[in-house]
Amino acid sequence: MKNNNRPNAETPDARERLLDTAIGMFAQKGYAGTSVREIAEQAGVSKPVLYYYFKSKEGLFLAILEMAENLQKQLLAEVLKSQGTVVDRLLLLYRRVYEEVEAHQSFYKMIHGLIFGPPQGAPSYDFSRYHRHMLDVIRKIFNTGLAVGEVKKINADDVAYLVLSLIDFCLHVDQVQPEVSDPQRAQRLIRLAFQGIEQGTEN
Amino acid sequence: MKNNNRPNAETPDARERLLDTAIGMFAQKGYAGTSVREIAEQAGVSKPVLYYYFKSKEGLFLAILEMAENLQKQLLAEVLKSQGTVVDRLLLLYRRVYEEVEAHQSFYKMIHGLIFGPPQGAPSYDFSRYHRHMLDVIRKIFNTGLAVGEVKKINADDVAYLVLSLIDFCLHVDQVQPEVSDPQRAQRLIRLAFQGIEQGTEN
DNA sequence: GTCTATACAATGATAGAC
DNA sequence: GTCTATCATTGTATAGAC
Repeated sequence: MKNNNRPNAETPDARERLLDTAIGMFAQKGYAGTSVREIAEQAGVSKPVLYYYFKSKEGLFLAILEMAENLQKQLLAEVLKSQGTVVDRLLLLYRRVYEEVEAHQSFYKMIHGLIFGPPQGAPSYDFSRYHRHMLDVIRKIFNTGLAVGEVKKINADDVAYLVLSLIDFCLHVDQVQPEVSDPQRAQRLIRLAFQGIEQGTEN
Repeated sequence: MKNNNRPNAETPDARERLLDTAIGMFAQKGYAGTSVREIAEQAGVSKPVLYYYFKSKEGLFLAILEMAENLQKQLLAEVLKSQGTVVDRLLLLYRRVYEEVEAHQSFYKMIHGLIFGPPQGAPSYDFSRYHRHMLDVIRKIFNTGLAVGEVKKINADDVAYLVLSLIDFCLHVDQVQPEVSDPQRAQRLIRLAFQGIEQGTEN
C-alpha cells in the first residue's frame, strides 16, 4: 500500500520478498508443510525479519489472504461492467480469471489448495467466500440474460454452480496436469453446456 | 485381507484402528499437519505399534492409498456393467460415487484433499489416476450413446471433463459447505448440461 | 505384539547486540 | 531493520523389556 523510499527499486524490499516467497512455498507444500526457516532462507533474510514484519507465521499467512481477496474483488467488479450475451460475458469471466491465474500462478495455487485441501493447522478462515463471490457474479450475469429471454427459465443457482464447476475444474487440470492442459477447454465446455449434449427434442 | 484370530471381534484390532484413525486425521489436518503421536494416541495404541505395522508414517499413508484405489476400481467396474441411456448411466455413476462418499466420508475427504491440495511433503504419488479412471468410464458410457445416435457428435473427451467437473464440484460443496449442500444438485446439473441452457435454435 | 523410555532432528518463536 | 545465538516444543523413529 504505502510505498516508502524505493519507488522503482529493482529488488523488492524484504517484506515483499517474504510475501512472494511464502506464497510460492505455501502453494507447493501447504501451510503445515512449510517452515518459517525455509521461507526466510529462500527470501534471503533471517527469521527475525519475518517476525518483525508479520509477527508470526499466521500473520504472514493472513496478510497473503487479504491480498488475494482484494485481487478477486477487483477482477469481478471489472467483469460485471461488461456487456454482451450471457455466454460471451461468462467466457470473458473465465478468460480474465485465466489470465490472472497465469500471471500469479503460485498465488492461485495456494488459494486453490486452501479451498480444496485440508486445513492443515492453518488459521481458520472462510475460504468458501471466494466461491460465493464467483457464484454471485455468474448469477447476476445469467439473470440479465433471463430478463431478455436469451436463456431458458432455469434456476439461476444451478447455472451458477454448473459454470463455476467447469471453470474451477479446468483451472485445476491446467495446474496439476499441465501435460493434458488445454486453455480452450473451459470455453468449449461452457458453450457445450449452453447448447446441450442430447440430440434435441425441443421442449 | 487375512483375518487372523478375531473373525467377529467387536473392537477392530490395532492395525485396523490405526488405519481408521489415520484416515480421519489425514482428512482433517492433512499429511504434514498430522503427527504419528496423535494418530497412535487417538487409536489407543503406542507409537511403536504404529511403526510395527506400517514401518513409517509414509508406509501407513501408502497403505491407505492402496485401499482407496481398490475401492474405486471396484465401484467403476460395477457402474460399467449398467444398462440404459447415457444420462441414466451417468446419473447412476454419480449416485454410486455419492453413496460411497457418504459411507466413507473421511476416506473420501482425505483423497480429495490430496488430489486438490498441495503435496504437503507427502510421499509422491500420482493422484490424477483417480480422475483418469473416472474420465475413462464417462467416455466409454458416452461412446455407447454416440453409437446409437442418442447424443450429439461431440468430442467424448469434452463430455467426460464436463461431467466429471460437475460430479467433483458438487461432492466438494457437499463436503466443505454442508449448509448449502444439496444431494440432488449434481443430478440436476448433469441433466441441465444434456438439455442445454440457451433458448434452442436447433442446429 | 505391545509397552516404556528415549534419541535426535526440526520446528515456531524470541532476546539482545548492532 | 537486520543480524547471531538460543529456547522450549514437537516431530519421526528406535532400543529393549515384557
